[in-house]
Amino acid sequence: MYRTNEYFYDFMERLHSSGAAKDHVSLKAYRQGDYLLQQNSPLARVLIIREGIAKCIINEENGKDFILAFLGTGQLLGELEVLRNTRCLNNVQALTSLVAYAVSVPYFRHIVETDKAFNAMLLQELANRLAITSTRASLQQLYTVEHGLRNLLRLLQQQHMTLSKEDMAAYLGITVRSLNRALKTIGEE
Amino acid sequence: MYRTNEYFYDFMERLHSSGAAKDHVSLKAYRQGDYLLQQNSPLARVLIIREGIAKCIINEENGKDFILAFLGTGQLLGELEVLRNTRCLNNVQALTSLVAYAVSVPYFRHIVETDKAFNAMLLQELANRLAITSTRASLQQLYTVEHGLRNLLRLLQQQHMTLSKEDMAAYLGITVRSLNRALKTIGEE
DNA sequence: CGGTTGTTGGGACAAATGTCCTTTTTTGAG
DNA sequence: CTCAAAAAAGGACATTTGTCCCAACAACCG
Repeated sequence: MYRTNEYFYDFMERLHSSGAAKDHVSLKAYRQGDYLLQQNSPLARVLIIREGIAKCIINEENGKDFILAFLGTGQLLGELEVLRNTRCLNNVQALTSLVAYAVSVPYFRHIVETDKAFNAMLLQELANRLAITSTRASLQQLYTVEHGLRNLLRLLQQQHMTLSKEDMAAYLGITVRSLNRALKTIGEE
Repeated sequence: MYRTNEYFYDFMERLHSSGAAKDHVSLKAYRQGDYLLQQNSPLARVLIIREGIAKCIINEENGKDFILAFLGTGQLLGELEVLRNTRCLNNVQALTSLVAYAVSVPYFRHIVETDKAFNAMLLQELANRLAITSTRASLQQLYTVEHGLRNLLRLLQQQHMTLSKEDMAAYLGITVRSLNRALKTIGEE
């Protein structure tokens, strides 16, 4: 349900506690509901979550929201923007209170270019996200809401996680009304 | 509509014509409709399209298809599988007759690890695909079919491309019947 | 030419989903 | 504790989409 990455966490933990790049690495704290990134704004720094969970949301012009993913410890934020040299693709909001390492963009670039292991892990992480995003898009387009909801509920249970109805609906790309109907159908079995 | 990548094309063109890695690089030709990759099969080689267009399709267990993307000259196939060490995520089928460079997996890994420019371009390409896939998923979930169809038609026109009704429907994640209805509504304006 | 097959277009009905509201329940601030 | 605000549940109706067909038309092979 929410992704984590031990490697990036350990990497940042070491980098930060070693004090080797003080000017380029800092810690930031967020309260529940705070925005870590804002859609269409320029990226300030790359963030790596130390603890807490964040949600990536695309806000569409028709007022609807779509949740792309939930990110936990060790996950990167803003790496797409650095690689593509663009403004933020989506909002990222703290689902719980949250602490993240903040790395300056030039220093992040430097790590990617010089650290082989980090580079390899970044490639792998992007590949995984792409695979997940693609299969999820396909599933949600081609199966019923009920099917998608069952998946979601299973994932939430596995990770001892709960979401508001609104968030569940945004993850499934449906309205809360439809979510409620599907929940009822599933419950009545 | 269909993605291309000049850098990868030039890179392979040079590599192949130089004959520097004969054992690891070859050319393969496909007829329209041939499969370049088969979902769930182990990956034989990484492919880079020299000419022609391919479609990436996920085949779901309920018999429905979802088209993830169309790939043209210079696009990579199988790189996700190499990075993730998995079987093929999806089918890839030639939409036109097609010629591709085929690179052995170890040699592809070698390039990624040793060629800085190639590595950077791969990161960028993955980032772009992820951004495109994410925004498309959001659009298709949160807007009407008609809206998605208008986008698709515009893209097709821009690239002087045509698709069968079946392919259009699979791209939009809907049935052909619904596609026909939406086409009629748009036409009646 | 005739027949077969694949593609396209659409009718009729069923099922799924959205929209708009209202009511109930829960939560949190003062 | 009390009240206001937010979250959850669901009724009624409209709209969208899918399912199951069948008919028309084009493409192709013997």
